[in-house]
Amino acid sequence: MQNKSWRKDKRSVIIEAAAHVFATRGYAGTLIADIAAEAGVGKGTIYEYFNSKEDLFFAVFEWFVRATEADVKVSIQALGGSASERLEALSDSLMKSWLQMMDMFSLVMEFWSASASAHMRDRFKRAFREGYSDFRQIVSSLIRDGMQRGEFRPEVDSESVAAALVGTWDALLLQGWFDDNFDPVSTARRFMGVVIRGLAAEPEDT
Amino acid sequence: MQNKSWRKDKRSVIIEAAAHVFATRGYAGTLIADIAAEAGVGKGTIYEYFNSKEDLFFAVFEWFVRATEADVKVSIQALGGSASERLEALSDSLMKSWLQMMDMFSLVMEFWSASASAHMRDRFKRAFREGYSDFRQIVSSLIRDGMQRGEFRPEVDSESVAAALVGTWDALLLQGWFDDNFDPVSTARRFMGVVIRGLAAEPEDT
Amino acid sequence: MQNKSWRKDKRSVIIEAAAHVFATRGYAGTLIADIAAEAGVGKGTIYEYFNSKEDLFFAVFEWFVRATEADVKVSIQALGGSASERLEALSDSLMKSWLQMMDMFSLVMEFWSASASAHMRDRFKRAFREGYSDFRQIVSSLIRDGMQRGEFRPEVDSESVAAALVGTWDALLLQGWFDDNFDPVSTARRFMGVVIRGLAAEPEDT
Amino acid sequence: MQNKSWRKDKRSVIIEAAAHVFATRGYAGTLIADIAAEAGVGKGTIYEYFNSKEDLFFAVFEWFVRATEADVKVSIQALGGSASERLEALSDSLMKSWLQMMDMFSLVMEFWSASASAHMRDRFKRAFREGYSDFRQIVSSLIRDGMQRGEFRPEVDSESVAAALVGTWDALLLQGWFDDNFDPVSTARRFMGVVIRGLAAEPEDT
DNA sequence: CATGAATGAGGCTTCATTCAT
DNA sequence: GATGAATGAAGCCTCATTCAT
Repeated sequence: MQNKSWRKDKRSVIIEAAAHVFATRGYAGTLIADIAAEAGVGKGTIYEYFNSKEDLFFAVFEWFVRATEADVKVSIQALGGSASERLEALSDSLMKSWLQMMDMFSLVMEFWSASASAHMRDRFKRAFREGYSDFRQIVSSLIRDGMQRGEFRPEVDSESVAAALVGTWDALLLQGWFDDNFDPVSTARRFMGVVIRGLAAEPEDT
Repeated sequence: MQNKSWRKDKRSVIIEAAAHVFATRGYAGTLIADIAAEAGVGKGTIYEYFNSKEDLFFAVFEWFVRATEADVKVSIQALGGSASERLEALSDSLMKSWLQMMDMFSLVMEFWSASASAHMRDRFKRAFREGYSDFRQIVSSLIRDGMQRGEFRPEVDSESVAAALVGTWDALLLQGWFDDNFDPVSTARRFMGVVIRGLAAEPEDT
Repeated sequence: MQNKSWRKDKRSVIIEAAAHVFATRGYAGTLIADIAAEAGVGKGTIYEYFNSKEDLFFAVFEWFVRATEADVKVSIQALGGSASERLEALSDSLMKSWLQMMDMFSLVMEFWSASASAHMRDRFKRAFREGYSDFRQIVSSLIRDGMQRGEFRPEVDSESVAAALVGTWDALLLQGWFDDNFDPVSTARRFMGVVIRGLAAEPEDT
Repeated sequence: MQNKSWRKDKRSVIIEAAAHVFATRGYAGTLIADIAAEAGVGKGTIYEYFNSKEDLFFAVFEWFVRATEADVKVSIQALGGSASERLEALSDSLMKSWLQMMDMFSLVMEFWSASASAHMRDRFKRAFREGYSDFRQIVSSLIRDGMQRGEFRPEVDSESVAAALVGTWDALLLQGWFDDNFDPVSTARRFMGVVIRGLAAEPEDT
């Protein structure tokens, strides 16, 4: 009755198990046997669904990107209010949802690293380029929206600000990863205050 | 009498050769034999100076951190003018000096990744924690300096802004790494304009 | 009622598919999956008819031997005329029928090789021993027949000549396998002329 | 003092060990570990001298061909007397020297098999083609020599006879491999008698 | 009977590290 | 000190075989 969904399910099971193990032990430190054990399948089964360790890693990456994108889109949709409020809410929501899965952050670092390694560079680099570009577009259009509403100064370069904000979020999580005492959420929130003030149009002084 | 310096020289030669190879091939993809060839020494010689591949990698990291710190300190020292000007100049100088050695950026990614791998986590994580902390202090004190001068609003949390800026610089380079068409220098410059505006004290209206 | 013949059919289908794949890829290079695909059945089905890859290979061998023997016997039956003519006709017929299935010759090489491998040695070696022995008998009796007719010299050792001829045919095909420009048929024909002259009784000189 | 010859020696040691193991267990049945043990070196050492199991196998083949060629050439050189005598002596010498290393014959069968397997086909097939061609030339020129001396009939096609003889020797050894009671040496000797009679010029009857 | 997804033993190969020279 | 040949532990991947459906 559910036969057809079996295969897909097992593929997902393996991907999620792999995500967990890769996040914990890193790419090089991960054994296919570990993933198999974590997924509750035999070693050989993994090769029924993926051609190589590297392919599996990339599949984890794709799964991860999709999940993250979905997350961002959901966050955006839920936003209301002024552009400033929406920007702050987005920042907050992203940082919080990431904090809840901070163990997954090491996966991101593995992905970065993969995109630097000669062997996997190509596919990862392209995917990151596109992912970042998409994300910048989303934030950029949010900022342009604020300009059109007269909330933000029109002379600001929305693309640059978007790129910087996207980067800031990444990098605050990175610092949070290194330092348990560092709080990315409140740091981001305070910084957003400054940025939004920097973006704000001069109050009309009639 | 010159013996000591000989030894030190060869150690440095190895470290810099290793830095190059690690940057090009990634940690896992690098063979000790590659490093030996690049350094123009025998494979065994490397083990005269380092206990293991991992130790050598960490030595590269330390060398890299020292070189980068020196760079930052030189940049800072050279700065003059208002806090805003110094902040902008710092941003510019950092981004430019990094752009000149973008091939080394993949090394940073390898270091990040190493700090996520169970095996090397501890030493790398601590070093990064301290490195980031130091860097944030530098930027933070620059901002506090601006507050004291009355340039920046006193209610701003200098630490948060410093953390965010440090992160932004990192992350813009990261985006530049992924996308050749992305220009971290001008993006940073434009963003700094917004941030500085956000930091600026209200103009006294007497 | 027809069930039995069904089963036999599928067994044959598998054997012939296997023959083709073994001939193309060699024993070690052949996957059970390849055979299943070639035969148009599921992998598991093969194990309904054969206990192991090796058993299947041996079944292919037996099928092959039977087919070849049938061929030889048919050739022999069809022969008429003097012993010399029959010998020449046999040689010709064998070489030609082999040339038409030269792709199957690599199967023979696989069988030879199997008889050298410790694992399969026993069954293959015995079968080859018996096969060659039978074939030598056939040729030998043809030669003895020529002696009785007074065509061939009586002091010739028919067994030795038979063994050598059987070997020559094999080995000319082998050389043809290695070299597309080598023509086993005409080479065999010319050589047979020499051999038959060597066998011939002195012409009665009255 | 003998340092330079070390490497070459070890390569040879490995090749000869490999020849022994391949002859005993077949290509597929041979483990690199077996060869290493037989050669008295570590498994890894083999990969210092050869890139893969297949390369090692081919190196064994080349070594084998060279050794065999040397053997044939030595046999030829040593020959004197009439063409018939030299042909008979060559046959005898080959068969005897092969009989002494019948365990190596399974190697030849492995080589044949390799030349049938899609994977190794090319290099083996070419080498065999050339090897057989060379060998045929040698025998052929021996026969032509007999024609020039007036020993053999001039209308005989020396190439065909050479090819057939070369093949016969191979194939008699093959039959000897299958059957311990089969004696390739005397079989060859008797057959050579017939062939030489077939080649012989008519005695001048003046 | 037929299937093909699942399995895991097994083997080739890599490469950090050692150590005799 | 310097070297690089030798090593063998370790891990990815293959594929014959099984068995639940």
